[in-house]
Amino acid sequence: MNDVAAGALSATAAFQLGTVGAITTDRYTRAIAPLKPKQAGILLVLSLFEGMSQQDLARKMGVAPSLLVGLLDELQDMGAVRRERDEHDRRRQIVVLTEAGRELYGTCAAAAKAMDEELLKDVADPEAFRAGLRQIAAGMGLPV
Amino acid sequence: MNDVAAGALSATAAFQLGTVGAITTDRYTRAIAPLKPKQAGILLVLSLFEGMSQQDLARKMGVAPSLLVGLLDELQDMGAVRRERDEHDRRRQIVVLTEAGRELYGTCAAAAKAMDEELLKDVADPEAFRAGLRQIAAGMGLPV
DNA sequence: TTGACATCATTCAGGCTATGAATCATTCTG
DNA sequence: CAGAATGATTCATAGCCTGAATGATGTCAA
Repeated sequence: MNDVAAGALSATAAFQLGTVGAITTDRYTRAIAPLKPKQAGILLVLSLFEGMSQQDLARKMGVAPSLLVGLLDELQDMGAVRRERDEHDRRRQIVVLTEAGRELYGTCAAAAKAMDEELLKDVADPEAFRAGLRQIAAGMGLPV
Repeated sequence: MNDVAAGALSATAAFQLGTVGAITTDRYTRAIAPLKPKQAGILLVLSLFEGMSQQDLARKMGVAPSLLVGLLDELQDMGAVRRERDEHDRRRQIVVLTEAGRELYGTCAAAAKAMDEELLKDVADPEAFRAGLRQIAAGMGLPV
């Protein structure tokens, strides 16, 4: 490790974002267990747009609707989420955050926030880094 | 999307690094196809430490040795890599980058470098962001 | 109203990645 | 030399994700 000049690939932001992102997700996954990252994502989206159909949720998250079924089943078993049949269109399940779900989301957010300190401890200008990350995320159409 | 205040989770560096990293890896994967990201990682490590055993390679990359078998088989089929039986310890396979492999690695590095421009186009202070990312990567023990 | 078509949630089969245990060859150690 | 340790490989398995098929419901045009 630590050969500055030799590794042109390892010097790119693309490569570093990928690897750092993967490691961060690993740690984050452990921090929020037994919740899965995608489930935290569901809670996040629902906290922003209370009451979405599974289709809309899938679109917003960029995953196949079929993937949500199992994830929501588990969230429902945890009592974090409720599925309510839409009265105006009885094909749709409206997914709603429960009070417990809101708390669970708060726990995830707290865990992530706690990770930030450790994550940024080596960064000379954390605010500039945060800003850059936020701008990239915004450019990708993520909720910022 | 784009609700600044409501999403405490989506404002954390941990969450953003994870999602941005995943999206970046997706794009990067398409850019280097038919090579897989882990295979590019192999080429990177080999370009830094020419001639490693598969055990050492696995340790350096943080993956199970058994995973390398298939990845190396493919790289070998592409002519990017050679396995040479270690004469001093005939259990070990020394993995060596071929000339073609070195070129392939260059192609990956170029693709990643090309992505950087697009990636950082919205960032106000790209150099500060790069520096921060590099510092985080270094803190995680990655080759920087 | 009815029939054709679209849409929603769900199930199912399959692909890809990654791991750990088992195996075989080889090396090291007492 | 016998037994333990190590290296590469194969195999079975788990997790995540997708797309196709299914059944229920909704929409629209004739």
